[in-house]
This record gives sequence, structure tokens and C-alpha cells, in this order.
Amino acid sequence: MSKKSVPAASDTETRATSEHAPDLRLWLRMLACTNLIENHVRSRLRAEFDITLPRFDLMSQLERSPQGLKMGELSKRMMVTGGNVTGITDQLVGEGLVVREDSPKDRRAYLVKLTPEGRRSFRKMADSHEKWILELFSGMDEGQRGQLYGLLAALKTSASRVTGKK
Amino acid sequence: MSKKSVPAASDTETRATSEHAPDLRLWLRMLACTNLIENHVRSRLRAEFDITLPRFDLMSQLERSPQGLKMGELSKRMMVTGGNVTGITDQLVGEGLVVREDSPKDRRAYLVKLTPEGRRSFRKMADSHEKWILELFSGMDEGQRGQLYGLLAALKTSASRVTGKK
DNA sequence: ATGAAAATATCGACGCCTAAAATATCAAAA
DNA sequence: TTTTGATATTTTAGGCGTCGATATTTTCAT
Repeated sequence: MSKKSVPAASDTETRATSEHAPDLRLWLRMLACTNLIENHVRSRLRAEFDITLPRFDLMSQLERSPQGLKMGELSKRMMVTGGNVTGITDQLVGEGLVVREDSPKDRRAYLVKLTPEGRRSFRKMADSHEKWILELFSGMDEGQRGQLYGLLAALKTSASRVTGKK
Repeated sequence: MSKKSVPAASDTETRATSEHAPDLRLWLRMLACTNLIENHVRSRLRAEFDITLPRFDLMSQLERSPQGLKMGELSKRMMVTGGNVTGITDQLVGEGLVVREDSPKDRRAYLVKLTPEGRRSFRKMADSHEKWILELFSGMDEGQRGQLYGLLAALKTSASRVTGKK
């Protein structure tokens, strides 16, 4: 059993690398997957519809809430800051895809809604978008995808306990 | 059994929402998890070490490659564009945490390396960083984490086939 | 050797994103 | 009421990120 001959990590120079905790590797892998997919989607949205991912994302939130959403709601759902939502909304308003309506209940707030053109435009893009996602996940079988879905629920719960955010 | 009174989705106005393909939901959940964790790490890095996530990330790549990395290598590993790496590197050079050395093999290229101070600084941050990740994943048991790790490998393979990127 | 094509990095313009401060409104207590 | 504190949004300053263009160097087929 010849052990003992391992480098022995000289006092000063210190061992090399890849002694990462498994959790760290797990996180880095997850991040890599997400970036891979996100970058792909971003570039296809740009190439085929000349739109940015954040704008698409905002429209997507609105499509699910036809009654309109307040800026703060959008901010929460998109997981970005309020100031950021202001900018993205400005752009979409300029393109006629979205409107800011005064909230009847609260004069501080707006209700942001898709315009008819915004709705039309979004539906066309959403079809393609969904196909791209399908394609990206198509190398996993049904069972794997189901498992992954469940594990991510567990991760969300675990992380939320730490971050405080629901 | 009074059914029948459900909205019945009039011809034009069109049904509501949540008729998303399971894969789309899976992707959105994954994205939510990643954003949750990434935002948390970003804000702790800022609060406790006054550094940005991209700078930390770049330093982390260099720490694993003591021989130095070319700008293009950094770009690939960080999954961002070359122009972006130029900017982040400039900042780190300005802070004395990193140096650009001329590549002996190729006069177009640099070898970016951590300075001794950069190395010191990174090690301190990396310890905390790893603890944060551990904590965020701590609500999952060993088996779950292992499963997730495996499934992400499958996803990476699946997505890579589409994106072309290795 | 030469000239075309590919690789390496930077730059400029623009949009996303954050944190912190400013503005305006609301709600509730003094 | 008027103050106080919380909520909703915008603004500002600065860093990150993309794309496309440029300059330099290398590579490789002629």
C-alpha cells in the first residue's frame, strides 16, 4: 500500500486546485447550464425577432396577468431591481408593445399592460421560444426531467430559507 | 354538480394562462433558482468584501490556472464575450489584483495572472463564498445533491448538442 | 515568400443591472 | 389636521454584457 508519496503540500507554496467542495462544483455546473441556455435563447431572440431577453421576459410576465401588473410586481417576478424595470418598460412603451395605465386605487402606481400589438407580437415569439426550450432539454428523458423538476423545488426551498426571499 | 359556469373561453378573448409546457416550467424554475442564489452571492460579496461577482469569478478562474490564462480562455470559461473580459481585467489590474503579461509564444496574446495580493485576497473571499454555497444547498440531503449533479450533467450534454458550445 | 484567412485582443455604442438617493403618495396615529 | 412612517416609482452614477468594427499577429495554402 504505497501511500505516503503524495505531494505533501509543501509548507508555503500550497496545494494546487480542484479540491473544491462537492457543493461548489454542483453550483458551478448549474450556473454553467443556465448560462449556456440563457445565452442561446438570448441570441436567438435577437437574431429572429430583434428583441432582448429582458424585454421578452417582461412581456411574458404581462401575458400571464392580463389585468396588468404594477412596477413593483414586475420587479419581484423578474427578480431585478425596480429601477431596472423602469428602463425596460420605457423601451417597450416606446415600441408600442406595452402601456402604463394609472392605477385607479393608488396614484403612486401604474398598471403595466400589453397593448394588442404587444400581445400579438409576444404570442408569435413565445411559440418559438417554447420550441427552443423543448429542444434544449430534449436530450433528457421524461423521468429525468421530472426528477430535475422535483430537485429544483427542493433547492428553491433550501435557498429561500437563507435568502429570506419567497 | 354545477359545472358549466366556467368562463368557457369566448372565441376571441382567449383563455388565460398556465398552459405552459412542462419543459418551460422546468426551465423557469431553474432560472429562478439560479437567480436567487446568484443575487444572494452577489450582494454578500459586495457587502462583505466590496467586490463584484464578475471580478470574483475572473479571479477564481485564475486561481485554478496559476500558469495564467489568455483573454480568450477567460472569455470561454466565464461564458462571456471577449470585450467584456477586457473591461473586467482592466478594473482588476487597476486594483493591483491581476497582471497582464505578454505571452512568450504569441505576441497578440496576454497571460493574465493573479498578483500575490490578488491571490491572498481571493483565498480569503473564497472561504466565505464556499460557506455561503454550502449553506444555500444545505436543505438538500447528500443523495439529492448527488442526483442533481448527475441530472445537470445530462442537461449540459443535451443543451450543448444544440448550442454547439462544448 | 506571398497573400488570404483565421485568431487574439481592444474599442465604441448601446442596453441591462444594481445601489442609493430623490420624489410623490398613502395610511395611520398624535 | 399634521406629522410620521411606509410604499411606489423614478433618477443617477457606475459597472457588466453584447455586438460589430478595428488593428495586429499568426497560419497556411499557394
